[in-house]
Amino acid sequence: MNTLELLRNIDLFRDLDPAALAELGKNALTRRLSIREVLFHEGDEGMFFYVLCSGSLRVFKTAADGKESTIKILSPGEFFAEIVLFGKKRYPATAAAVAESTVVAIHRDSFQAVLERKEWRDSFISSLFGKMSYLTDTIHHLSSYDVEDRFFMFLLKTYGKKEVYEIPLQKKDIASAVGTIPETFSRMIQRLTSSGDLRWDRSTLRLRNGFWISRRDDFGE
Amino acid sequence: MNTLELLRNIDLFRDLDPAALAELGKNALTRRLSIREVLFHEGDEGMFFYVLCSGSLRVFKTAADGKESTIKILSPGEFFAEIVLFGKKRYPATAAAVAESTVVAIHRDSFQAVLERKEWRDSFISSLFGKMSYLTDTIHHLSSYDVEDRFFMFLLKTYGKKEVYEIPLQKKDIASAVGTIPETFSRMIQRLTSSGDLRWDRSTLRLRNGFWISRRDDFGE
DNA sequence: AAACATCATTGACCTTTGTCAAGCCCTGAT
DNA sequence: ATCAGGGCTTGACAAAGGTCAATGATGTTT
Repeated sequence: MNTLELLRNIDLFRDLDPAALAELGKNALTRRLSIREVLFHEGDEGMFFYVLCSGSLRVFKTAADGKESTIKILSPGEFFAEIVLFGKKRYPATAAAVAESTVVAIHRDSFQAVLERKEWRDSFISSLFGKMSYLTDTIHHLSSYDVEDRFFMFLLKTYGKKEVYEIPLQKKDIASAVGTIPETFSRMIQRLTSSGDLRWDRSTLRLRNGFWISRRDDFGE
Repeated sequence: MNTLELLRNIDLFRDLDPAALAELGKNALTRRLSIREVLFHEGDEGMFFYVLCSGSLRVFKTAADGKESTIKILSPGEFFAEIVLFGKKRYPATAAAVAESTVVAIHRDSFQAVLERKEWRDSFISSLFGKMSYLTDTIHHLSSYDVEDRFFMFLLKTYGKKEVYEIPLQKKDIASAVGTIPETFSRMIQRLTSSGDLRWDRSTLRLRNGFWISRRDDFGE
C-alpha cells in the first residue's frame, strides 16, 4: 500500500478532493517504527506532522525527575504533532511506538495549501476541538476518578464498549495511560480477576457478561 | 467603556481591522456577573462564545458524585467557550464567576465572518494550540507533581513570576484549581508559612525574597 | 538450548491526600 | 452591636496509591 492509499483511508482526509490529496502525498514520507522506538522527543524541532497508519504510539511528557505522564495513546487513523503547523517549531511531548507501527510524515508546507479549502478547514478545526475535549476530559478523570474507573474509561475511549478486547499493548503502557504505575495496575487487575469481572490472557481481555450495563457511571460521553 | 472598546483591548482581536471589529461588536452583549454566579452550565445549549473583560471565572466539570474538577481559572482578556463556533452546540463545562466579573458574549454567526480573514484566522488557530498546550501541561502536572508544586505552577501560569501577588480569589477556588481540597490546601499554606516561604494576608501573598531562584524545578515553560 | 533483558507480579511498608467533624473568624444583614 | 452563614482552619483518622525489593514469567538473541 503506497502513501497515497494510506492517506485516503484517514478520517481527517476523507472529504479531501483528489488533487489536494495528491499534493499532500507528494512530499509525504512513510516511516516504520519498531516497539519502543521514538519518533520525536519533547523539545525537538520539527517541520512534520504525522498520521498514524497502523500500530500504536504513546505521547508523553517527562518531568524534571524523570516521571512520565502519558497524554494519549494514539490509534490508527489519528493525526498528531499538528502543533508544528502554526508557529511553534518544537514538539511539546515525546512520541514513541508502543507496538510495531507505521506513520506518514507530512511537511507543514504541503499542509498549508490544503488548509486554504474552506470546507475542509472547518473540519480540521473541528477536529482540534475534539482533541481539546479529550484533554479536558482527561483532566477531569485524573482529578475526580480512581484508577479503576480510569482504566475502564481508557478502554472505552480507546477501543469502544466491547466485551472482548484485543489489546496489543504492554501492561505498563496501559498503566501509564491510566495515570498510575505497573504495580498498582497489576494489583487492580488481580482484584478484578478474582471478583470475576474480567479475565486477561495474553493480549485478550474478556469482561464479564453485562459488565458495562451493571457499571453505570457517567461514562456516557 | 462600551463593548467595542472592551473588544479592542483583547489580545485575540488586536490585529483585527476596524470593520471586522465593528461587525463583531454589533451583536455582542456585555454581561456582568457577581461572585458565584454561573454563566452557563455543562450541557447547556448555547450560541455564544465569550471574552472575559474583568474579574475571574472558573471553568469546571462535575463528576457523577458531584466532585468538581477545575479546568482553568480565566483571567481578563481570555476568550472561552469557543467550542460552540464549530459543530458542538453544548458547553462541555460550567463557567462561574469567582470574583465580580464582566464578559462580552459574541454570537457564533458574527464570528464566522471574521474567521474568513486568513491572517487573522491563523492567529485564532494558533491560540487554540496555545490552549491545547495549556491542557496537556495541566495533565502532566496533575500526574507528576504534588500539591505544593502545582500551587506554584498555578501562580506562575495565572499571574506570572512575582514576589508579591494580589489574588482576588477565595482560597477554596484556588485549591480546586490546583486539584485539591480546601483542607489540604490550608495545611500546605500553613506549612509554607511556618517555614518562612510565604506570608498570606487578606488578598496579598508575599513570597520570601529569592523564592523563585531557589526553587529550580522545570517550571520553565 | 542457554543466557539475558525486559516485563509482570507480589509483599511489606510508607507517604500523600482525602474524609469527617468541630471550632473559629470574618462579613454582611438586621 | 448582634446574629447568621459561609469560608477557613485544625485535628484525628482512613484510604488510595506510590516505593522498594524480590521473584517469576516471557520472549529474544546467540
